[in-house]
Amino acid sequence: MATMQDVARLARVSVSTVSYALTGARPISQATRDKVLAAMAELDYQPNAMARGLASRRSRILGLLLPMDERGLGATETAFVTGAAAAASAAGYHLVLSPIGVGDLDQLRRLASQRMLDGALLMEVQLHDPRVDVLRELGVPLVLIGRTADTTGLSYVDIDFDQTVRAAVGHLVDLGHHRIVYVNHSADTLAEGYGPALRTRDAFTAAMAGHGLEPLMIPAEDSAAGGRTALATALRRVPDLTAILAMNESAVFGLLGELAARGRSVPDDVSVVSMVTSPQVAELATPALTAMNSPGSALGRIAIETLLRHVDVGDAQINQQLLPCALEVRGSSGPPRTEGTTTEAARRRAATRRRA
Amino acid sequence: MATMQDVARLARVSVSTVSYALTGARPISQATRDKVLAAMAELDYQPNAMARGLASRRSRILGLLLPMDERGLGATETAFVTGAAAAASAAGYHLVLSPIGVGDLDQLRRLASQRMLDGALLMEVQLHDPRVDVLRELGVPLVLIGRTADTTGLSYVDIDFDQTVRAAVGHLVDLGHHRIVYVNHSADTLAEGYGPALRTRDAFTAAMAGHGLEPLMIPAEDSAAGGRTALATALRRVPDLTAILAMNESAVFGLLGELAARGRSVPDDVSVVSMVTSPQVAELATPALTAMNSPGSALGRIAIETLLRHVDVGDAQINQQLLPCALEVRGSSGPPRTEGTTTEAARRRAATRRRA
DNA sequence: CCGCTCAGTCGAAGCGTTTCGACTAACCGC
DNA sequence: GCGGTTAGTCGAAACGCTTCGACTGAGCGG
Repeated sequence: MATMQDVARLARVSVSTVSYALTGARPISQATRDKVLAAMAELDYQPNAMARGLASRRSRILGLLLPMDERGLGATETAFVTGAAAAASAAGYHLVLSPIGVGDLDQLRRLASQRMLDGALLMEVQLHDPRVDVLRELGVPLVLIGRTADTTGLSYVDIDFDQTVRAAVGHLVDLGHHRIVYVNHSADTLAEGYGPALRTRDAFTAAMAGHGLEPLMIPAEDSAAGGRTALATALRRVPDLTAILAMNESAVFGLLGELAARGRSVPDDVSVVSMVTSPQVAELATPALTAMNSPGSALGRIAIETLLRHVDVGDAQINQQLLPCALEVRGSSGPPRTEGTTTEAARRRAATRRRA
Repeated sequence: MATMQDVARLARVSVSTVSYALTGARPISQATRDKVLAAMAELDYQPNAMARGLASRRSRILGLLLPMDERGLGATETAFVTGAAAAASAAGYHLVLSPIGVGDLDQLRRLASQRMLDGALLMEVQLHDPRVDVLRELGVPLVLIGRTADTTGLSYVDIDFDQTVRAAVGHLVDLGHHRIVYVNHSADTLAEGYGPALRTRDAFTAAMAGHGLEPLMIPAEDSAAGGRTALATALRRVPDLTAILAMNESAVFGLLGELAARGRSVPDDVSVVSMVTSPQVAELATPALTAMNSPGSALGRIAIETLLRHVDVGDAQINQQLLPCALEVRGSSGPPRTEGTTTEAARRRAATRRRA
């Protein structure tokens, strides 16, 4: 394995010159640079990451802290991860994914205080997330994916739940629905202060109120069984419901199964719209789900770019950014059966809105 | 941030003594060790990972190379990852996940030749996997999850597809099924030489032959649509089929949807058994899928332990290990309708086998 | 009681970079 | 032609650890 010494010797320059040619920290004449680069190429030189990290106090490693529960990573998260990894790689950084949950604070502290991370991206952020405190205390730049309750001084990138819910409700209302139920994450998740669950709840209430409609939210466990139970509850509370908006990607399958079991057809009897869902998952269902496509990859790229700005200049400007999900109409939503004659009009209205 | 110097000064010993107390590379008296540990605790000392890596030529980082396609990570892979991460952490190593695919050989080469990885775990191994060559050439210890065609000199951990398929087919045969179709991954995937697809194909052929039955395999794209198409093909080729064994986790949902659409009930008309599936995913379906549970977490732990043995002693013994998936009977399998009177007997036979 | 071994400790030499201060020429405006 | 920049280069000192050789006593068989 060639070292900088070898390159310097071959190019007949000093070690520091090689370093400057590599990093551009000081000007180097074109002739010298060419010599150095040629020597590097000839020796197949790769800088030693550890030596570089020690001398520069920069590991060139960014951490992506993503708690991995038994549910696995959905296509949404995956898109985010690959988007972030690509952006990091383009900037000459490595992105390491660490399955560190909110519970493993010690492990996080160890990782960070070993100076292994130049910065961190936090996924599945909770409203009061202790990881934020740990990282701030240790002086590790960070960017949140999601938001804590108090975001002063913190950069974050998140989904614009408000706008996303409004668009979803708008779609259903345009189709002619009035009795719309929102199936959220579980009551426990809400109690824990999981941001997306709380924000969509509030956004749903506001959106329904905006149309003069009454909002009903039902929490559901993150599983097929939870979806089935939620549907039963929903039908009991609102027997004449014609549309369901679902936040819970896992529950939505149970929900569809239970609808089928009860002989209610989708979308003729009940329309279903799934929130923050990737096309891949939406296509798994029968019929394919009308869904709000999450901007996973863009989210990842923006998050990394923001983080790198913090890493490079300590006091970079705070960046707080929201991206909406785009409505994608598939087979699971349509005009309500009871609307009879207004169906055509509703369809036309929806199509118009969709193009907008 | 305290350094080893600070600790040495506070404990009134030399730096090397601190190092020995920390790593145990040389014997240290109990009294001295206590002094040193006390000093470390007082200063909240954490060794600098970069300095340590540079001096010892060991990064204490293991790479988990997992190509992330748009499908995301299933619960199976997630269990594997968390199992591996826990084992690595217990041994004082960091596990970094890198979404490096077979296409990013340059990136892999860079990562490895920067001496950033002490070893690597390769997921989604292909029969002729170029990543293996790159890592071997650079002298990075590696363990495969899956297998290449030629495994001489390579350690791997993999699912015992042979035994798994045999158990799945056995379950269906015990229930009384004779017309069993196997829905595999796509033709492209087979052509690419994706090991699990090829091995299950061969295992299926063998298992069916063992029961004197005729094997029919149908490839399916990894999507719901692929599953629907596959079902159509299957019914055309074997109109009287009573059971389906599915390798393709994505396709199985489309398959179920299409069965429902054609008015065939599961499991009364058609039994469905899903291979290498996590309980979480199996429960998503309606009815819940009888499946072969993948031993994800154990696989991860064993893989890391094997890898660490290679890292610690250069010429560690090759370890090639297969773990079977365990049959878990849920609602999607039962005796074939046509069997009439033998139903009870078949059910009893299946139950017996299940306990074994 | 002699020469050994061995546990326990120290000092110093790396590990392969970055970065700082210093030096040399060339070039500027005047 | 003179001080003052500036581009380009060098040597050496970090960076914070590990590891090697050497030293000191204590314990021990003969």
